Amino acid sequence: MMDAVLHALADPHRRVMVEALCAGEATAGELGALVPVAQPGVSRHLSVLREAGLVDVRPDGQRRIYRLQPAALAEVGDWIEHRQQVWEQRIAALHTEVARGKRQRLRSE
Amino acid sequence: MMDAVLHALADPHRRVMVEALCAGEATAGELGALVPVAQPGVSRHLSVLREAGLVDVRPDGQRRIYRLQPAALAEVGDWIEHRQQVWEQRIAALHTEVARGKRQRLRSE
DNA sequence: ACGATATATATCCGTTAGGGTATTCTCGGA
DNA sequence: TCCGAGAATACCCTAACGGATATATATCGT
Repeated sequence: MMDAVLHALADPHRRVMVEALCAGEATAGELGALVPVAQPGVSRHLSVLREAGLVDVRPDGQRRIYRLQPAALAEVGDWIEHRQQVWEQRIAALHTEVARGKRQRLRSE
Repeated sequence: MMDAVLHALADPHRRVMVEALCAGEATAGELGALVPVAQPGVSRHLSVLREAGLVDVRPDGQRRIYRLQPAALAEVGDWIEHRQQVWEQRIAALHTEVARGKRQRLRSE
């Protein structure tokens, strides 16, 4: 699902909506008001967020109430965090390897 | 630059390359070997990563050595982390607001 | 100086994205 | 029961994407 989540977040308009949803639930109309896009466009943006698992919807009369699904955000956060850990470990390992005169290039594996 | 970074990471092939680069520098050829894409495609993927600020390049003879630019990753990580903080604060605030009988909807702002 | 190797650019192609307008569907209220 | 509002879907259009092949551009080894 990473692909879908990252793709969803890559669009600035959708990111605005996600940011708003971090502060609380909102209807499609409220979210659409935050962005210079016509209503059908907003609806499509929301369906992208839905399919990425970033939000879920609940009907409330004629409105749809959207709510953030923080697990999807966390998934990306964890991925990045893990990469950063690997990177840090590499930096640490680099010193010892250099001390041993080893090549630090991937190529050398 | 957020847009560019997220867009760059949204592609699985590019993500494979980024993951590899977390473990250390690599040449274009080495990175291309990790992915079922012809050489020109690899070159273009790398230029996307470059323009997103995720990597930088250093010539080494006829090869180009790519290196991760962890700041770009951190930028996204910080964004997500911040959203998660906002979300957590909302959860906390929710309790007190509910206790006061206030509406927790964005609409009510 | 020449051929081989490593990358990048140019060009073409099918697919996806994002936006707009028109339309449909579904409730709620009078 | 009919009207209006909120939201989704259907289409259409243009631009961007990702890949492939063919072609430059360096640079190394001989």
